[in-house]
Amino acid sequence: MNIKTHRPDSKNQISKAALSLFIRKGIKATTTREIAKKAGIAEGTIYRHFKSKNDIASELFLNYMTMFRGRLSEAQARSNEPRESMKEMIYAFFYFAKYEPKAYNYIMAGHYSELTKMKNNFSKPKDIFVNAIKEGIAKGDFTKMDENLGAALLIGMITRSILFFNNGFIAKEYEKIVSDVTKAALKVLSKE
Amino acid sequence: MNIKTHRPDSKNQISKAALSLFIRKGIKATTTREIAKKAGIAEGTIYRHFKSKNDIASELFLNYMTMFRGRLSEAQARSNEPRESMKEMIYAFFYFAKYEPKAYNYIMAGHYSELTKMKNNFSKPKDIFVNAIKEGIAKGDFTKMDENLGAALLIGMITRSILFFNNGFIAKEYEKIVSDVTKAALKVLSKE
Amino acid sequence: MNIKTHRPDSKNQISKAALSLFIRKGIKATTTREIAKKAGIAEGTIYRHFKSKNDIASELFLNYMTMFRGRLSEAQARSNEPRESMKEMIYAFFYFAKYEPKAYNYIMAGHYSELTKMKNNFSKPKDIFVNAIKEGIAKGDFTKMDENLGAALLIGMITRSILFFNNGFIAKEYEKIVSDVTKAALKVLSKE
Amino acid sequence: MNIKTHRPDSKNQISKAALSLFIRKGIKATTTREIAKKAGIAEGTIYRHFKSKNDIASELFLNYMTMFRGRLSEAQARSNEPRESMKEMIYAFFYFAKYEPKAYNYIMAGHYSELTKMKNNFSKPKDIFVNAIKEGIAKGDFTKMDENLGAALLIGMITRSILFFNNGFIAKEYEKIVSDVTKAALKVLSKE
DNA sequence: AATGAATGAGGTTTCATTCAT
DNA sequence: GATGAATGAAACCTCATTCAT
Repeated sequence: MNIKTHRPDSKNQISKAALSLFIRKGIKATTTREIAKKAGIAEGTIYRHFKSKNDIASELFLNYMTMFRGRLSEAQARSNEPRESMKEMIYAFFYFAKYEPKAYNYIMAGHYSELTKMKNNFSKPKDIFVNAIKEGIAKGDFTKMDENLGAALLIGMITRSILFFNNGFIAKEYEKIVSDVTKAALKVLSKE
Repeated sequence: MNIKTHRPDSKNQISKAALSLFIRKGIKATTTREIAKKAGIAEGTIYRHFKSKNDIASELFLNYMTMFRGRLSEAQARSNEPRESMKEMIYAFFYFAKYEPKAYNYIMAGHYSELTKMKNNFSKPKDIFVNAIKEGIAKGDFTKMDENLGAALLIGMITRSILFFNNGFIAKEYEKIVSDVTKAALKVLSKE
Repeated sequence: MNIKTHRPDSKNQISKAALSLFIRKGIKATTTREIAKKAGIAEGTIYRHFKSKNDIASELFLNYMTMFRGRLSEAQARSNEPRESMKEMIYAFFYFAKYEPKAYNYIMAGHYSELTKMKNNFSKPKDIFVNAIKEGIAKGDFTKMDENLGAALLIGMITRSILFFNNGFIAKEYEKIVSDVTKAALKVLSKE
Repeated sequence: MNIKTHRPDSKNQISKAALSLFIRKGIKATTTREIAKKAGIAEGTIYRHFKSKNDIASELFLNYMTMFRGRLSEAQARSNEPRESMKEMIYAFFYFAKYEPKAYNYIMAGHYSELTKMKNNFSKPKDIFVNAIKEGIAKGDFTKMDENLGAALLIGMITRSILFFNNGFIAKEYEKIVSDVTKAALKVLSKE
């Protein structure tokens, strides 16, 4: 043993291992020993790449949250028409959950909130929904409503549907669910 | 000093203290020392009433989940008319959250899922929604849809609205939110 | 094993064990494991009595420094005559070193200065010497000199003599050394 | 980047960096990482020049102790007259402390004593004082006294004065202090 | 029932040293 | 000679649980 190869992707291995474990067990309940074992490196190596276990959790959260917000923003910008724009956002939400399942689950599980610092000082995905709804109302395409409540309704529908799907509660194609949720969302936003 | 009086409510004090702490910090991050201090008893006393720290968490979850399911069942039973029945359920949901905030938050935070055992082997509140929707569709009052997806949509709307309200994102009266969410829910369930 | 007796003097055992080790090896180089072993308790027990290893070091320093200052103050107060008063102080210094050797060595080794905090914010024994010298000069019993330099000279003579004695460099009776150092000290302070 | 130039003074950089840090924090509390950073070299490079961290400490101690002893010896040799010779030694002591402050502080702090080995097996500066005093007594220039106690008195006066000066306790010119301490030393050694 | 000091396994982190490059 | 990522032993400390009182 005692092989000290240069493993240029150690940091990445640690991140990946930690992510899985954080999702499954939470940050506190995940040990550095587990992370190291899963990453195939020594425990001490973690600390050449991160200041602390919580630092891994923070970095993961920041990266994935930024990524997620980016996807939603791009989606929104894809159309000027409020209904189209909203469809794109819902679609982006669902497909982020599908193709980046770990990132999605980590963000949604909210385990990062176990961290002492970094509670609310970051711009939230919900704000993109809030703006989109506000615009839609201003353009007369959506019914008048509190835009924050509107965001709550849409995000609630989307996330809970994804959760139910992932838990195997809904025996439908993913595409069908996406389109059904989209329809329901637009129904909620529609005048009349 | 060193008074060892019979404190008939020790168990209750422990439960209450643990609940607050579990909600705020999670089960793992809450120490028995903290629970004892908050409950005003000695650490050892916890083990007169509970087998382990996790045992407190399990018991809390079981009790509150039973209570919550009871409220929803009662609400559903209050009417035979699907739309009325659903209104009652939504109302009951919101008012459970309002008047039993700790119980509600504990259930929703899902901290209990940190516990190794006891994952999915209990009947869920969502099943009450599923049944109510199935009945409404059968009676021709609700539009045809996958009842599990329907439940996801409704529960998502409700829980996320409560969350946003509790986080101060929605500057509206609670009653107004309840009625708006109810309206949106029925819109989603309505034919046409 | 697993005997959890009530050991009412655990804290004292820990203090004593830590003191010896701190003197011999320094604070940093002393491990909690060593302290626990020497004290005959479990490592974890240390933390029921002290916040940290450094906390032990701080408490020891505070206690012994207070004790030492007290001895010097008492000695000084024993006479109004500057030369007599000074004799008492030197005597007290030497006998503190003799009868509280660990306390003395701990204070003198200055290992406590390894501690991040608590550097200079405590009243020092040297100030008692400074005052005694100032008074002696004012009363015309001692030759004019900077009182701080005077304190340095006296304290230097005393401490270095004790050190040489403890290292076995001086093959004389302790009493003889005390009286010789006292004579030298008064010679330094004397007019002419 | 990643320049691997021949840095002929790496060893010197390491020594200098280590010295500062050892004085400030002690040997144990100084990390090789800190030394490397301060020296501007890589951690691994330390081991091209030294067997271990303690090896740096030992080498420093040996070098500086030799240097210090040399200065004292030279000073002593500068005169055959005991009082003159002693004046030179005291002067050399003070000016070593002034012009090689790091070397002086390292020797005096006694951090080297943290090292497991190398305790007492080297010839000490105090022996030079001991010899000088013995000679002075033999020549009838100094009062009869234990020469080791005499050395303790002189060295104590000198070192404690320097310490007080460096701590800012004595608001006098360095030269004045040197001459005052010299006077006091000779007073102690003088017959009558 | 109640206490709380003690336990000890196990957690996070540090750091001198190694070695492939 | 130089590098610096990797190692792993060992450090400090935490905390659920036990048990003599």
